[in-house]
Amino acid sequence: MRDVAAEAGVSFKTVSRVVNAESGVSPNLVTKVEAAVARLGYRPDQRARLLRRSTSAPATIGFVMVDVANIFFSNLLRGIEEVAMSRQCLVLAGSTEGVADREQQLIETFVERRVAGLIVVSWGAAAATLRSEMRRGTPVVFVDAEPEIPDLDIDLVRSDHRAGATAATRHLLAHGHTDIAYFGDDAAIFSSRLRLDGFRQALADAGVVAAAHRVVTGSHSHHEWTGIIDRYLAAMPRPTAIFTAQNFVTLGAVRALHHRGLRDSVAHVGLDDIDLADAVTPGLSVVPQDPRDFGRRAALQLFRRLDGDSGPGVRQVIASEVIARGSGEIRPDATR
Amino acid sequence: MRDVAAEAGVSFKTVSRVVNAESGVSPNLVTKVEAAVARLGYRPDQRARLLRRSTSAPATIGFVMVDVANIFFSNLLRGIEEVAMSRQCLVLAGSTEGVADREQQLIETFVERRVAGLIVVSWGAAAATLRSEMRRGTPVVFVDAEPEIPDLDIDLVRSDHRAGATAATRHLLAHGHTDIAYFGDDAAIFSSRLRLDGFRQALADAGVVAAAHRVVTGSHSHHEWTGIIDRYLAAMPRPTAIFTAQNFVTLGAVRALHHRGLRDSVAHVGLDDIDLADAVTPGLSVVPQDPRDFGRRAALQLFRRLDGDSGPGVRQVIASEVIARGSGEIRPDATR
DNA sequence: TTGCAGCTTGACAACGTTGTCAAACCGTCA
DNA sequence: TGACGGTTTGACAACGTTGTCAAGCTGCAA
Repeated sequence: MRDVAAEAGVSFKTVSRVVNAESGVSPNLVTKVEAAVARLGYRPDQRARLLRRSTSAPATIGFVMVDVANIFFSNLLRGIEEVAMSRQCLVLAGSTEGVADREQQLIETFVERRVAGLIVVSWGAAAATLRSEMRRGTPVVFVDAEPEIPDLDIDLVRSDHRAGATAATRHLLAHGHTDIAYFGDDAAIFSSRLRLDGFRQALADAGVVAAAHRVVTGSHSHHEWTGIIDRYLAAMPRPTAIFTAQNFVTLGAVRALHHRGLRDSVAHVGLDDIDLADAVTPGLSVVPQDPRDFGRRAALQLFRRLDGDSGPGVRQVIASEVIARGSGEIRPDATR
Repeated sequence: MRDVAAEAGVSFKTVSRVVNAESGVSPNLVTKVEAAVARLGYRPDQRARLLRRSTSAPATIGFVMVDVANIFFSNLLRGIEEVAMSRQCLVLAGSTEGVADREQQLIETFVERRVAGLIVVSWGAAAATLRSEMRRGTPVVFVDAEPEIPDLDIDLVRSDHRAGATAATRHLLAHGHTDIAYFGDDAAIFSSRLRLDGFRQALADAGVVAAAHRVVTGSHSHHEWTGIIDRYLAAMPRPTAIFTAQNFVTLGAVRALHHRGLRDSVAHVGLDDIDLADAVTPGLSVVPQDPRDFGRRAALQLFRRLDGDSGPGVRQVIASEVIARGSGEIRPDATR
């Protein structure tokens, strides 16, 4: 800026005025300064600008998720980006990989960058930091998982994990299954816990006992799940139906069933939709989620807070129904 | 910081020293300051810190891509993030959606935030800005697409689009096909242009004439592609094989072929792998790419530059071979 | 006691920008 | 001519931090 001022033969304050298109600068100087800016390829430093005027429009929001390579989270990010873009706001995003330290570290880093607000898929690791940061006035919107922060009125967007799992399980029960296996993410994770609860509840409501060995949980890549489920299916007696409670698990299960030639004989419903679900044979029945929409909702809520809304916390818990595409409608007596 | 200093009864410089764990502060004061920091929930403002010490470690890199909801780009981002994370560096990411203005705007915004470096999947819109920014010393690594910036020695990571398309087409030719349709992204896009070239070249080498109506290009979502290809396949005579040059197109084609009951009779090879490619029937033959690896390579190269490497530009053009899974090995005389 | 070295601490400038205010300039009117 | 109002311009402080340097303190040797 100093250089531009020297080049144009004016004070740097005048350059500031021209760059910000403020009124009250003679057209003569405006052209001179603009020429100098173009000649030197000068761009104002937003960091300094934001440092000075702390009261300005929000410039950056932070998004903490588990893994951007998972289509669920990348679509969440896309929804957030979409809204942020319309507000001239950038998104700093980071994957925690479910590692507590990493979650803590990411949130601290974002806070130190003075993001205007945070959207967080929290596994609970950074509850204390988040809590104190929220007290200091940084708006935080939680997505997918509900944090365990007592006494705090929070904004939240998530699907109704329990109802989704219940719907999927009831769907299988309604098609005559009583021996249903559950494969899902680690039960320490909020959403997984609720999904497992929903599964168990639906079975209990139907008077069916859930055998312990029919519940398999853990945090794995979808290739690892392929192997795990493949081996599981080798043991007899097989379950007549399976419910997969997360998209990586679902991918693994489809591949394992395919590999064993069981896609026509073992019923399968997944929670969260996947690409090609309607192009496999039979089509994969799922309880879908719309992560892009979740992202949009979360971002809109965040901006509402940034615009000054200080009403009570808004909890959006979104339910959805089974999409029947074939795999969930297989009967227990199908060729085995 | 001022508040912390007051709380601890020291000057704010001393607080700075404690926060940065500098030596030469009496243990007595260190504890006092740390207590004050904890009590007030103070976090240093990285923006101010970076403003002061411009010579410090890189803190943020920018990544400009087309659409984070596309699994190719989200995996690229994941690879970049992985390397950035190990260097304590954050990633600002933005989707251009292929809109020229948006690309220009994103790059300008990143520059104004003084990102340490840029990784760019450019459609060429921001060539001038990038060029001047590179002259000013910001390292830029190009991914997937080669920019048209003459006289500039660039760093680049991309797959060998032309060779990939050639390999796919030769694979189909080798299985007896001569009537092959091409579906791909808009030919204005660098990678698509090369892929179409590769397709045409392979046909020409085999002495096969590529009919104009067998080449369909455009920028569409994968649901749009489903409809387009579905309608295309309704018209007779059908091609005996199809080559899809991008992952959205491939998804659309698999669904369209499935819908028409043609997956067993029309051969199909896709460029870029997709989830479940091995769980559809028949398995989908593809020429894979490893975007996560591309992201890692690009980020590593960027950090090499940030570490001071000023050698000539490094061009990494990565080739890969057809993975045969069934769909690409269907013969033209298969039941039609 | 003095002098000096070494450690600890704080005052002040600087990073690149914007906000505030006063100075300089212009034209107009009495 | 002088006073006045309005416009344009620039000097300077401030944002929150770090770098520089000097001042103050302590302990030890002369």
